[in-house]
Amino acid sequence: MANVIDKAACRFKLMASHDAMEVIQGKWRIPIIISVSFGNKRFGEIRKDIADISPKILSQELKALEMNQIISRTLFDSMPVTVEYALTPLGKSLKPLLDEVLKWGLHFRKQVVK
Amino acid sequence: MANVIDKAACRFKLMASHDAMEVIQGKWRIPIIISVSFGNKRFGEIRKDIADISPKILSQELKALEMNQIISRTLFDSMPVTVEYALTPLGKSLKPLLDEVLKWGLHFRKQVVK
DNA sequence: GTAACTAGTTTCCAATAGGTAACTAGTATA
DNA sequence: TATACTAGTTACCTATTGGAAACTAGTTAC
Repeated sequence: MANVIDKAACRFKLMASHDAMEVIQGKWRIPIIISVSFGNKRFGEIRKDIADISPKILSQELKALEMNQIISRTLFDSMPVTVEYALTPLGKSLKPLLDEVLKWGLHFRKQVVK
Repeated sequence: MANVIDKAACRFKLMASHDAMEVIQGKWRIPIIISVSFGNKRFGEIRKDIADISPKILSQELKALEMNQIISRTLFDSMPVTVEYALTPLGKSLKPLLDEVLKWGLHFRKQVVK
């Protein structure tokens, strides 16, 4: 590292990227956000979108995303009870990031071949 | 999910984002990439940048990044032997993604207050 | 009464990630 | 001979993540 300015810039970037990754990291967070971004979603609909996710994990990850204010949970007193998950404004603000993740994922696949 | 087109688009996004996250996920990948992005780096220099990383983990993560063609490893026959890690073109292509991660991390910190 | 639909929860287990401490190997210096 | 520098490795342990299977609760239709 060349100098003190670089050192400070480096630590600053380390901190900001850590904050972001804490929210989107894990096997299921991004898949859930993508699924919900296609419109308001019910629990069972998200399960169908993301094959292989168990109800326990889905429930747990939805709670985490709700705590981080990425998605909202709305309960409807219909019969039977239904619940709708939707992106909050903060959740919607993830779009540019997710677009880059997507774009780079395709680039990587082209380059490294799988 | 409204229709067949959405379903296909959703699955496509799920796949691409999964590929990208496989590469950058984990506690240390992004910190290492950021550190190396500040110029070619020796093993000990990266250790100093990222306080708390153990040599075992750094070695292991550098290997993984090298396998994914994100960084290159160059050995110099100096005395004592030195090694330089640098971003490959594929590694450098991560810049827009990392910039968005950073940007969103700052936005999140402002919104959610920590 | 029984099955089915909604949205989960509970228990118990396996796999992966991460971490600590000590050690290795080659060379140079005091 | 002892110490230090380079760049790691090794063994062992803990913590977090992820997962399968069964179960819960409220309501409706057959």
